[in-house]
Amino acid sequence: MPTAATRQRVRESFSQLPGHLIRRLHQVSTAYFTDECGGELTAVQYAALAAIGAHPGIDATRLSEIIFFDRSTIGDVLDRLEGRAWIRRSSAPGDRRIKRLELTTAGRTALQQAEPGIRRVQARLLAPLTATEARTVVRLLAKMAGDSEDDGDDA
Amino acid sequence: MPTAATRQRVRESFSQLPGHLIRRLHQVSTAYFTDECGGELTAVQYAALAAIGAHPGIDATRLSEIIFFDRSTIGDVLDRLEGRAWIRRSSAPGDRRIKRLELTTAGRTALQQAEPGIRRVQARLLAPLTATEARTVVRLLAKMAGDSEDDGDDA
DNA sequence: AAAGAATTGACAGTATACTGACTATCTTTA
DNA sequence: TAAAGATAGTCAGTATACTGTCAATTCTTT
Repeated sequence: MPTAATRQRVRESFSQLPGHLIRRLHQVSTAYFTDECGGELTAVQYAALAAIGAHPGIDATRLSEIIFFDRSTIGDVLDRLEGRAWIRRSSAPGDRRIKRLELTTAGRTALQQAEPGIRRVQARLLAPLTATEARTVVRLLAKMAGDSEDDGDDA
Repeated sequence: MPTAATRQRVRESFSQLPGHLIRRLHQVSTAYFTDECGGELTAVQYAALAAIGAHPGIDATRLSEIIFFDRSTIGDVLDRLEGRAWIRRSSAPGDRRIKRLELTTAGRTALQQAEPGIRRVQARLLAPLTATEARTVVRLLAKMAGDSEDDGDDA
């Protein structure tokens, strides 16, 4: 049975690994999301809703590129959103492969109702940090995620 | 169809959200892991192996607390590790509910062989940053994950 | 000792990911 | 125009998570 000391030793060694910290934070972030958005929708569903709202008529592949979803997972996510009547899928006139995505009125409402929760999630994630540290960590995470590089490739 | 400008606008708005950045980085981290450790084992399996190696005879519930696994998921992970003969599960003498976990020789070997890959994953994650930034982000992520608080509660 | 509470590991149900394959469809090229 | 290549969405298979539940077992309390 692990004593307090051994538990702390192991936790320290894991805490040094960025990969493990990221995995932990992803768990924490998801837990906050569930907490604040009351099981109404998941973080992934929110991201999809928001992106579809910002890009009415977008197709699934383009959507997956924008919010970094897996192309083979996004179908299930959209199924659930469609099941709740938050989005509509309609075929595109010019290309019969494509299904265009749009928010329904209910979807827009769900999105708006979720937004205060989203803000609380972000606030709770950053709560342990000072304002300066919060800005720093967001900047450094964005740098790690390669957003600075990607921004330039299509301007 | 999203133009370059709209794609950039959406990406920027998401990039500001720590929750989304963390999700992205978790994807990146996992991808690096698969890349560097050649599909031999997953990041979660590595964490379990390392923790069992550091705590021979630990039980599943204690293990899940140390490396922040879900108690209901860890059984599946251990099944796979046992299937590869990397760990052994044996019943504890004093308590028939508990199954004690240990590495096999093959498990120790797998762990050692994975370690260079693990180091490369961490290096790649931090590669976009300067040395100072890397130290900063690890410190701030640990702070966000609440490790500083947890360290004190059992010393 | 017996009743009640807690713990351990397991399992079902749901949601997210990634790989790789497949069909239908469009585009390009020879 | 026919063949080759690219693309959109889907599906199967595997792995991780979290909720909630359950049986077996152990501990606590009376």
